[in-house]
Amino acid sequence: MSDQEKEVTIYDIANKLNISAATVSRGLKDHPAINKNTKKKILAAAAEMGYRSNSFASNLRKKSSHIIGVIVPRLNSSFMSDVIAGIEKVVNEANYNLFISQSLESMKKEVSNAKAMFNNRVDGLMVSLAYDTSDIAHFESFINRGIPLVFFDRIYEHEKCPSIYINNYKAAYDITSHLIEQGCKRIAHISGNQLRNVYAERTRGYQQALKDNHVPFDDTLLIINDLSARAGNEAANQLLNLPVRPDGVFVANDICAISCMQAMKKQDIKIPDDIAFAGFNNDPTSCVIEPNLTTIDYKGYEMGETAARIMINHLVNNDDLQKTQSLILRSELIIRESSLKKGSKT
Amino acid sequence: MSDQEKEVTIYDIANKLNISAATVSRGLKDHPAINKNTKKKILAAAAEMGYRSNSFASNLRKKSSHIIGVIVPRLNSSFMSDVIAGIEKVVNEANYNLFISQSLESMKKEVSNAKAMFNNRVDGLMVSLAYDTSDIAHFESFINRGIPLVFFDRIYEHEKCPSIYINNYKAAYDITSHLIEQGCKRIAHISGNQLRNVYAERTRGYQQALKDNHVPFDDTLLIINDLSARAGNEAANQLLNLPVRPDGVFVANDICAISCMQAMKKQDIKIPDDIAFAGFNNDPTSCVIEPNLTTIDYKGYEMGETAARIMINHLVNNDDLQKTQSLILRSELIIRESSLKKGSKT
DNA sequence: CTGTTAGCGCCTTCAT
DNA sequence: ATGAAGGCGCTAACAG
Repeated sequence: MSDQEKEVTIYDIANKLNISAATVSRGLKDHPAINKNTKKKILAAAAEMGYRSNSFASNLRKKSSHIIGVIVPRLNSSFMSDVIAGIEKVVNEANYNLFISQSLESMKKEVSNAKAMFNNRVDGLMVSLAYDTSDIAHFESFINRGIPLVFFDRIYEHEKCPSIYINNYKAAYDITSHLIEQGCKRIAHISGNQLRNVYAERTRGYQQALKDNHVPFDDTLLIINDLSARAGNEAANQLLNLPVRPDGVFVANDICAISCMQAMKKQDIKIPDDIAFAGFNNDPTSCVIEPNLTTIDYKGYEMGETAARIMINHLVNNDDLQKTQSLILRSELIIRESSLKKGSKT
Repeated sequence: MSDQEKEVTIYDIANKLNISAATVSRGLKDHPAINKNTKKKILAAAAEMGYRSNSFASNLRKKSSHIIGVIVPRLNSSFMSDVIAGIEKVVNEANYNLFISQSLESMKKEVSNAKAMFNNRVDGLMVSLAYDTSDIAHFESFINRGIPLVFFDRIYEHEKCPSIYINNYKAAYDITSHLIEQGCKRIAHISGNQLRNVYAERTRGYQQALKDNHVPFDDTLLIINDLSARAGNEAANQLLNLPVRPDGVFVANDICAISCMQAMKKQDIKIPDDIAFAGFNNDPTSCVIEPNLTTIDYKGYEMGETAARIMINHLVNNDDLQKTQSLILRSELIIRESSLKKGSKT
């Protein structure tokens, strides 16, 4: 390691200017009781001497880190990286820093990540739950200590925690109703772990739409898997091997929907006429696949911004954090060719 | 903010156990000189009392943050989020933390991010350059202080900085040669800012392949834009309006290639027979578009892991960081239908 | 193997 | 408007 110049501290500045370190400390901030001129001199000297404040010392003293932690299932998904980008923007503008980690969809790793965040004394934590998280004991330590905890997308209902999400029930209800309007009479549904609100609510919306429209529900048409591309492929075979095939499929995520479509296309199924398709997320691939995929659009970037803003506002204003600050963001049904049956009147 | 129990410190543990704080400090680590039994007692007491180590105090004392900074152009790109995921994995396993920020392709923001990283005393910095970064003065402070700096993908050649990237020249050369083999005689090329190695090298590979195969180069066929989807759309029109249209296009990224293909398909251009296409990145969309896009695959996740590992190894072993540790990762030509002309013998 | 001591750099009363 | 002094919690000598 090369020999680096020693770090300059507020004492070095104080010495050079023949003033006290306390004054320098004040001068570096926007302290009210400080002479404008001395402040100017301090700033000049600091710049000249290459001073940089030591956040550890400052944090130690102030008992706050100016760090916000984020735990997401995966960083490399189109939706999640949008969310992260939104969070980063808001957090960065507020001069906070971001610790980011991924649970890789495993509760075990989520627990260990949470512990690391806790030990690193983040000022706040933003979480979207892993696939199989069954309880949130690992977040209790935050709640008990009054460290703000905000959930987004894959949320957990808790008195003390705001949640940012969309109305998954309604979105699923609408998209299923749309398939019914198109004439679908046997609609399959592929969803994920029902522990997660996002999937449970989508499944609930699907079922309610069937019921309200008097379309019979057949549980061979309900497939629960991990919504991966591989799972989509398998689901396609499963559905095609059914004694009576479905004439529509609503998949709880686009990635899985698209691999399912691709598998079916290989077997010469005509989409949408043999089987109509609908997905969820408005993934970039959804308007590349042919036919383009009907889906639900909701803005990850906006969700990230919103969640981060709630966190930052709380941190800055120091008000109590409550579930009542939860926000339901807008989502939108995007109708594309994959669900438009030829015979339909719509 | 709810009234939280006071933080317990090593002194509290020391008092309770009637030993010294130093011993507690040792017991909490894997200090060699520590009685197994006392260590066990310390750990037990710590757990019972709800102790958590104070990283600020520790960092202040040790003058190291255990934080690695990452600056990327965008977090929400398929490739970059793969890279980040790879970095996160390695860094997390090594018990380091990650500060992540995005330059949003702007040098100005990159400069300010770098400054924030510097002030936050990251132990190391990993960077992929913004679209328009013209010099790296903002990273000199790191180099001068011996803070390890590692570039990946969009790199900058520097004596002190390892770089992790692929052979963009060769990949572009190969993919262009492939188009020529398919019978293309007028091959257009869409690329990005030639300040960035990734684009300059791809363009160079393209040009050399033309030259080596005696295919004339025509500079109306070379388009430099920002490689966005919008730009791909515009480029399509530009190319179609040429007095003599190209019969092949090599685009320096898949996103742009695909929007370009979509625009051309709308104008009834037959791909690959009228115009063959090749992209770069093996983006998920590249095997959804029809015809599937010939492209260059290189693994973002692996690049992230590799770069992070070099950083971690350096931090742990404390050896000198040198450009000689640079690594060129493998990339692979993936041939798909978008470039397979019917008449060709291949 | 354990204890003593002395800071790391900053902020914040309290005093002037 | 500025200064003096103490301590945030931890670790690394040094001493035993």
